[in-house]
Amino acid sequence: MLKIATWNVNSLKVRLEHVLEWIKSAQPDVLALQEIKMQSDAFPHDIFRELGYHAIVSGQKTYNGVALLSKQPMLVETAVSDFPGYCDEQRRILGVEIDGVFILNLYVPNGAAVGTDKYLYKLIWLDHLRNFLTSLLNKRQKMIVLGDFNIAPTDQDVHEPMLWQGGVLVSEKERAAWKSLIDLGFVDCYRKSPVGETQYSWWDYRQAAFRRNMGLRIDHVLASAALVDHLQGCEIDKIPRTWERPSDHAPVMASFLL
DNA sequence: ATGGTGGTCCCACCA
Repeated sequence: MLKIATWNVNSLKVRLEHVLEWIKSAQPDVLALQEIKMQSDAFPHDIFRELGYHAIVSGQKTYNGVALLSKQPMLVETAVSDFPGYCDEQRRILGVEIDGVFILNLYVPNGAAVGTDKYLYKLIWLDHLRNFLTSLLNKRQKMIVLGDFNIAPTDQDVHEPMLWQGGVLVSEKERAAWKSLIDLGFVDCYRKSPVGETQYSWWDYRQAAFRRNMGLRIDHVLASAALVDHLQGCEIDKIPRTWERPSDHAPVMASFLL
């Protein structure tokens, strides 16, 4: 069984105890972290090694920053932290091969608001992502792409679609970009293994959004076609969102029988 | 209309 999870922690410094606590109970084989908001040399490798995890990091001061934890050794010579041919100072991707599966951890730009420079950056970034995945699929059959996509794929993934209509995270262009990824042959693991009513993965800190379950499902695990038949399940764990001083995101974990 | 970060000890930026 391969248990692989994603979690936007919104500062690993602040959330380290939450991450350790969650790892101990959920026991993922691989954990993709986003928004660690620290430089690579500040990453607490020793603490995770004590729990049995190797780590690779693409860190950045203040903003962004991604990391991958894995119980199995990672093939570091396969690691990538940039789209080929696209210069981006922001540390948002980290890919590596683990046990014959290529894992790609993403922190997709938020986009701020439709029509802004940041929104345009998001769309361009997603275009580079699609191109990168297309080229990866030529040499890799087994791929898992996971992270904070900052896109709610359909209105089903939004607590109050009318309220969000046309806005960032749900706009047509973002959803078209999402579909272009799915059309490469990826499957949204959460939708492949439904567990009843949609659970959200993110709730705004404001307006008591979590208490009122005003959330969006924007954190995802995608599996390439070659892995879909091995998918056992995919769950969103909202418990850490109830903890003191939580991240605004919940961890999402998919299980594969390989 | 909250929360994290960092440069200045309140404010700007980002989500």
